[in-house]
Amino acid sequence: MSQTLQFIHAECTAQARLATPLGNILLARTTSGLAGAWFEGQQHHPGELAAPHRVNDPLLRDAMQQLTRYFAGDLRAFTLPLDLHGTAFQCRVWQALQEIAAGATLRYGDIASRIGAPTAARAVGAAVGRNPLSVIVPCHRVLGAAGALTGYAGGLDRKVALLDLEQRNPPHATRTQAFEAFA
Amino acid sequence: MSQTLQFIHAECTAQARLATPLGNILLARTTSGLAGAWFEGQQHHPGELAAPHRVNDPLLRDAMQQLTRYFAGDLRAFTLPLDLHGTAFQCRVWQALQEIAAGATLRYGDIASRIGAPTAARAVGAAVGRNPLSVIVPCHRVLGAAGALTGYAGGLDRKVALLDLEQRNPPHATRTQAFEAFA
DNA sequence: CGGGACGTGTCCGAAAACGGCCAGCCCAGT
DNA sequence: ACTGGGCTGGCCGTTTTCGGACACGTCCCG
Repeated sequence: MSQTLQFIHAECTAQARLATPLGNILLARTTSGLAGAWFEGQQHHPGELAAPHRVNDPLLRDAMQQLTRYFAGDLRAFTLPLDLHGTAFQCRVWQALQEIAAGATLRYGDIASRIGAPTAARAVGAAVGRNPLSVIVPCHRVLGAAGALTGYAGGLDRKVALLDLEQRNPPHATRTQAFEAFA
Repeated sequence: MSQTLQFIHAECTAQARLATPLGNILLARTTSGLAGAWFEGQQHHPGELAAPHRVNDPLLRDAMQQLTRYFAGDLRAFTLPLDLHGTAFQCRVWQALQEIAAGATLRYGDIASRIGAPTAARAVGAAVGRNPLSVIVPCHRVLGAAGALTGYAGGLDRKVALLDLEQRNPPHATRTQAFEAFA
């Protein structure tokens, strides 16, 4: 079992499920923050968690509200306490991901340069793919050098939809525009 | 890192050190029971633990008292809540060990038969060697088929001394006899 | 303009190595 | 004849090691 998933299973104190236009999302928290957000059936999904379902947990409830607003086009940046666990390299990559604004994109090589390992673009790809917080840590904003989508743990369809949503919703977009993204 | 040691480092809530005639013993507990007892410098010692030293923890104090009485010849069977973690096979072996009375010995092959894997004597040897609870789970009461000592994580000297103590202390032995074992 | 080779960190499966064994032999010593 | 010691080969769970495979990009060479 990967280091991250082992941590998830051991340390999570509560979970919840949220319905979104792109499918259900499983949320998991630890005592320190939000630790996981996976689309149902995506790659590297942790499977069944032992932690109890708590829809009323303050943090989980907050996360669900922010996600709902995000999918509605009302929110462009998440403000949630996170609890990311991975190798040092993975953490640096995930950190870099959080600095990409909605609507913007970066190339795998760009991330590699930013974290000080300019030749490790391929390793960056692997780390991006292991991001435990889909949507919230915006791993979908990374493209290949030629602009190709190249991959997404939740399926390329969802990656397209997320980018589409962020493109069609400039800072002052209306709610109506947001829903068109899923037509 | 072995599964057992990983558990120890992650789950232990308190530790304590006890001086015995055979050297210092490090004790460690979790929320559910006693999880470790190692001679200083023995094989598979967990090294430095993060858990705080708590000499006054009820369980650790109880364990220390029982061990002291055992080394004094006053006690032949431990009554402590244990929290053993290992592979399924190891747990079966450690379980079988606890059913050997003080003063008695078994062969590795006997254990293998008792746990339903009569041809796995060698694997039993490996599992016995990983016993995390020296003295308390009596892995020292297992000998080779020909009666040879064959091995002990704490060193053969200690194995000899422990068996000697248990031999020289029949159920109604006096304290005086007990101390002779370490002459 | 293709088509390779390489660098890079992590994970995963397979394979090999490693023991706190034991029974079966053989060969000396009594 | 027995005993005791030493070797040999098979036994089995666990740990370690190793070789690919990847959500890439650059460079070099035809």
